[in-house]
Amino acid sequence: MSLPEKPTMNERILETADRLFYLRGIRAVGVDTIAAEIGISKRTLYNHFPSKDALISAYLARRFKQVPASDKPPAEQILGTFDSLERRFSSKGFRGCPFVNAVAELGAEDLAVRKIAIAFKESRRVWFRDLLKQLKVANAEDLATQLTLLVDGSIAQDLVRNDPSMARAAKAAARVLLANAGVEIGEQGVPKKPRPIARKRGSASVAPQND
Amino acid sequence: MSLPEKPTMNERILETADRLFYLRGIRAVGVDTIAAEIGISKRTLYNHFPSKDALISAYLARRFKQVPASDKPPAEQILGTFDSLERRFSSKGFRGCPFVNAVAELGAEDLAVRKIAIAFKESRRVWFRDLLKQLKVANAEDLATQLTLLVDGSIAQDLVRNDPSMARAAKAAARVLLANAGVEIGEQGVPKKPRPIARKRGSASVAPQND
DNA sequence: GCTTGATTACACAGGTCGGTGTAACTAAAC
DNA sequence: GTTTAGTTACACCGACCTGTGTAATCAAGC
Repeated sequence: MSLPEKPTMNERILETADRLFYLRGIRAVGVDTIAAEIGISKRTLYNHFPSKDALISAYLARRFKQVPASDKPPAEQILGTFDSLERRFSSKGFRGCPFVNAVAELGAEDLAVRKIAIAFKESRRVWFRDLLKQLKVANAEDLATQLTLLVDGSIAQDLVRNDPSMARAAKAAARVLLANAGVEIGEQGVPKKPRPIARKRGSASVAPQND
Repeated sequence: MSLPEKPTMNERILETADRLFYLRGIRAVGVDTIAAEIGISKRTLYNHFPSKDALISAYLARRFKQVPASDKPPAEQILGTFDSLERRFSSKGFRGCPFVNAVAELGAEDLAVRKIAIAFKESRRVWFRDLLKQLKVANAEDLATQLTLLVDGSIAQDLVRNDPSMARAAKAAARVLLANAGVEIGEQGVPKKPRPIARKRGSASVAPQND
């Protein structure tokens, strides 16, 4: 059947705000532009969100989506993160991490924005950490932090260079860090040719990666 | 001796633009604000820079300053990068990488800005690479890229978390990557045995760190 | 029918922005 | 003293911004 499931007005606004904010920048997009893009009046938009600030917060909160855990082996999940990254780098609309961008754009004084950004970054670190604990890694906390550095570093580099291979460089570094921590790693994704994506059952994608 | 060397008007404008752009964001700072901060008329500012865009480019170009090469051993220079980072993270005015921030704020379509950002990121990569080559590292190119990921990752993380220890985490990861590449590293990042270094004076190699 | 709530068009307020035009002023150079 | 180049104050433009007020319209539920 698959009924249309027409999205609520609130969701339509958020979807459009997300696209424009992320692609063009938050300050660069006015509420008029968003309303016009949807084809609604500015009044309607303000009936759903009391201010642009509220819309910004909702935009970031919506980006902060937790994804159900995968059932793949932990090491594969960790390294798979960088494969996902590379795919997203290669996709057309990628423009860096929306949370980092928002903090960069709105300034560190915007506590609402920064709190969401911190929560997101921390959620990824914790996700890494828990996988590492499953792997009996001694210092899971520190290694998890280091892995997030590789993720955010490759995102920043791709943002300016537009070079998806930065994800592969990060993956290679991650492999070294994992091996150094005693994690056994299979042959997954040795470079040269990016393998076809190992599609697992219905399980959606894996990690916080809404950068 | 030591005359005041009063800065030219051009430099005064750039210094102020730098401070305000970097701290508050480029879009958030108007030309009126800059002129008022210096105590000059807006007309004077526009007599020195034809447009705000030109001022933005000059601001970033000025940030892209080559720093004279150090004569410390290469491994020490590499790891010292992260000590410098931690110091700058802890300093009051730090607010991420101005180049990444500018690209995030102005969008990828701003070619002038992106070109400068790319040049800066590449200059750091090359700086790492040349040091690694002095250390006879086999795959200096890739390892250099990975080190830049750690740098940019720690910068992004510190931007949102305001946690200078991210630099230390990056340093720890860098140590692992270097060791894995066969580089000998002492306890504080000083080589155990002071090896004879081929010291290329005046090589004008550089340590980009104006993030 | 009627009521209710959402949505519409549209004008408008109050502000900021980048950028220009102009005429007067200042100070050093000749 | 005169020229010249830089600077000043200040008004002004057109564009855009967030946000509001209002009265008309539309659709569904009763």
